[in-house]
Amino acid sequence: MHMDSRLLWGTVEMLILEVVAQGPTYGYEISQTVGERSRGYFDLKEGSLYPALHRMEQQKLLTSFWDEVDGRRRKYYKLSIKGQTTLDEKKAAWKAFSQGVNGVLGAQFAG
Amino acid sequence: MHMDSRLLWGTVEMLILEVVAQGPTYGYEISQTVGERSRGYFDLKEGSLYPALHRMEQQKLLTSFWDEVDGRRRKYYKLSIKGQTTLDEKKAAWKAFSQGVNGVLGAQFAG
DNA sequence: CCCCTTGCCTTGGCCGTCTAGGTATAGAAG
DNA sequence: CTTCTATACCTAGACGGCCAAGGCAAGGGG
Repeated sequence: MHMDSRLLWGTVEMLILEVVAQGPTYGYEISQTVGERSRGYFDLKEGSLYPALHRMEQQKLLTSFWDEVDGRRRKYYKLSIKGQTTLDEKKAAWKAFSQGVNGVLGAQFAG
Repeated sequence: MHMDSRLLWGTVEMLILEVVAQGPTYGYEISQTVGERSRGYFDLKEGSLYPALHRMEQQKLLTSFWDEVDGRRRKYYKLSIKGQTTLDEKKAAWKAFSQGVNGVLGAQFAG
């Protein structure tokens, strides 16, 4: 099949990339933002979040730098060019996937 | 989190249930139907399809009977009441999930 | 006879997610 | 002072659905 079969698992990465695309942010805040923007639907677990961040940094989709605010160390992430490209691809893949599902369901799930 | 975290993996089961809900059908045909209705996007692999069918039959979401057409043995599946309920739940979960994703993306992906 | 299509099945690996745990600081509550 | 919560990072190991790749069998066209 022409779809990325790992798309389903990869949704988390897309969500993280999307949030980071809005501007430099860090793990804890990403988790909060994803929760808020999905109206509480998503609750990114640390066991998914941090491994994903590390994975994506290794793949050079993200770059990172440490900062300290109010005595708290934060690891900030920034989107790379490659990360932006990947995000665009993942969004296109998500669109195709959801259209595929809705096609089978014969439904119109308009956001 | 309140969502079924296995929802992403479970999409395949929802698609199968939806097709079977249209009337008794068998594995090979389900695979074809899903492919057609998603405009070629999905191509259900046998390694996903048959285990899923067996799983769902064991969970009593589906009942089955063998039939022979043109010398070909086919294992037909029928949706049970429980299967219909599960399908409804999965569709609702899918709607919530896709709305959650689209909420984070800030997009309107109207099928 | 060979190959493609139809039609069913299973084994074993992959790998993202989650559970559950750890570390550490700041501030509020007791 | 101690305890609890929120903030903030991390990891090891289990889990389990998906897929690649294989097997079996029958029909029909070349």
